[in-house]
Amino acid sequence: MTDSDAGGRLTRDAIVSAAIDIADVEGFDALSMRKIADRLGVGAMSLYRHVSDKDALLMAMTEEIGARFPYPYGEHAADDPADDRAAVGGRSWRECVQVATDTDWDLYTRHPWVVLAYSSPRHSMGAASLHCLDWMMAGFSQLGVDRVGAAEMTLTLWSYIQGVALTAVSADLVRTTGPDQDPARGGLDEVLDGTPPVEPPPRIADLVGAGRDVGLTDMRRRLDRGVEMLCIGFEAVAREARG
Amino acid sequence: MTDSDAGGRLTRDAIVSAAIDIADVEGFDALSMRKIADRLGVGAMSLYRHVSDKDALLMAMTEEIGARFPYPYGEHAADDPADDRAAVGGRSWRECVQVATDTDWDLYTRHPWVVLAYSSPRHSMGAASLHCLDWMMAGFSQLGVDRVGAAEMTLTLWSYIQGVALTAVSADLVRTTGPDQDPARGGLDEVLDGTPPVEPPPRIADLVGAGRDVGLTDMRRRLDRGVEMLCIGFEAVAREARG
DNA sequence: ACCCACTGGGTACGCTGTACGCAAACGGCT
DNA sequence: AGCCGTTTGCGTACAGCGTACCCAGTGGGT
Repeated sequence: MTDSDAGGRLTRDAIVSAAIDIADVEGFDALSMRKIADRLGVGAMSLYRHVSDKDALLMAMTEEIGARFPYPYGEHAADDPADDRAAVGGRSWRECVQVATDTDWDLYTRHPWVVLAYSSPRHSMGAASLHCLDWMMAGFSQLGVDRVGAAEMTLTLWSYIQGVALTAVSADLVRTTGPDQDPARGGLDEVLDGTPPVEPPPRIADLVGAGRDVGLTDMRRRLDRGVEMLCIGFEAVAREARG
Repeated sequence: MTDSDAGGRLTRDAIVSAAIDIADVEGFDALSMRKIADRLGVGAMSLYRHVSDKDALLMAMTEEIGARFPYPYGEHAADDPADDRAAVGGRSWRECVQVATDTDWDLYTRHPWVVLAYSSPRHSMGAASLHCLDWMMAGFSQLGVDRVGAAEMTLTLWSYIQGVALTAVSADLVRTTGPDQDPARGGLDEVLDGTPPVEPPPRIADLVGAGRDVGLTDMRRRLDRGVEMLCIGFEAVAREARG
C-alpha cells in the first residue's frame, strides 16, 4: 500500500467517518473497533495508529458531527462580529431559538448516540459548541439581559432539547438484543390506546382511550410546545431583570 | 444450601439490590453479571435462574428505584381519590412542581444510571410512574387545564429535569478508563476560569474570567432556574387555554 | 547501500453476556 | 420409605469486546 494508492490510505478522517456510519446504522453499542476495521478492510489494531483510544475516537466523532450541524453563525462575516443584531443575521431572538431547536433536533434524530456524547462537557463544548453558544447569546441579547443571563438561557434551552431528545432516541441507546416488541411502546401508549396495563389511577383513567393523536407521545410536538413555554419564561425573566 | 439456610438463599430481590449497589458505587458500565454473582457468593449462571436477561435485570432495578422515590401520593388515602386538591395534600401546583423536582433530582444524583433507564418508556412508565404522573396531573389541574394539558405539562417538566440530570451525571455514564483530568471540566469552565481553550468568540469573550460563582455550571441552580421559567410558561399557557 | 521512522497486521490477554448440560435438593405422591 | 418431577445452583464453553505488545514491510534521508 504505497502513497500512490491515494484512496486506500488509512486516515483518521476515514476512521471517524466509518465509525459515525456504523453508530448511525447499527446503533451505538454495535460500534466496535473490529467492525470499523472490517469496513475499512484493515486489521483492528491498525486503527490505534491514528486513534489513541475508543474514547478519543468518540470525541473525534462528536466533533465531526458538531461541525456538520452548525448554527448559521458567520453568515455575515464581513460585518462587525461584536454587533449582536448582525451576528444572528437580523433574526429575532425567537427565530434564533427556533433555528437552534430545529438544528439540534435534526442532529439528535439523525445521530442518536450524540445525545449521550454531548451530555458530557468533556466531549462537547469544543470550539464549534462555543461558537453556537456565542450565536445564541447574541440572539438572547435582544431581550436586554446581560451576558450571563443570555448564557443561562442558552444552556437551559439546550438542556431541555437534550431531555426530549433523550426520550426520543432512548430506544437506540439502550437497545436490547431481541426487540420482540415495539420498544417505543410504554405504559402511557397503552393507556392512550385504551388498554391500560394496570388499574389506572383516577386522573390517568380520564386519559384511557384518548388516542395517540392528542400529541402526548409525539416527541417533536412536545419539543416545540416546551420550547414555547420556556420562551415565555425567558421573556418574563428578562422583563423582570430589566426592571 | 437448604431452606433452613434462610439468609443464604439466592433471591431475585437480593440480585436486584446487589446490582443497584454495584451500579451506584462502581458505575453503570462496571455492572456485570459475574460481579453481581461474586458479591452474592454465587456462580454467574445461577443468576439466570431468577433473571431471564441483563435487560430484564435493568428493568427490575429501575422499578425498584422508582418505588424507593415515590411522590407523596396516597398520603390522604382516606379522602376521595378523585378530588384533585386532596390528592396532592393541599399543596399548590407550584409546590407540587417543587416536590417533583426535588424528588427526581435526588433520585438521579444518587442513582445516575437511572437517567438512562428512565429515558426509555419500556423501562419506566410502570405502575409507579403512572401514579407519579397522576399525582402531578392533580397538581396541574389547579391551573384550570384539561387532563391532556396537565399530562403535557408533567411530561415537559420531566423531560427538562432529565436533560439537566443527564448533563450532571454524564461523567458517570460515559466513564472513561483513565480519568486523567477532571471529567466535569469542559470548555466553558476554562472560559469562566479565564483560560479559554481557543480564541473565544466576541460574546464568549465577555464571560472570560467571570468565575464559576455566577452559577452557569451549577447544575442544581440551572435546574431550579429552568423550572421557574417553565412554570411561568405553564401559567401563561393555562391562562390562554382558559380563555 | 544503509538506517530509521512510520504504517499495518497478528497474536494474545482479560473481560463481557449467556447457551447448554449436569448434580443436588425439595415437595408431593403412592 | 421410596420414587419422581421440578426447582436451584454450578461449571464449561463460545463468541465478541478493547487493547497491550511485537513483528514485517515500505519510504525517505544520509
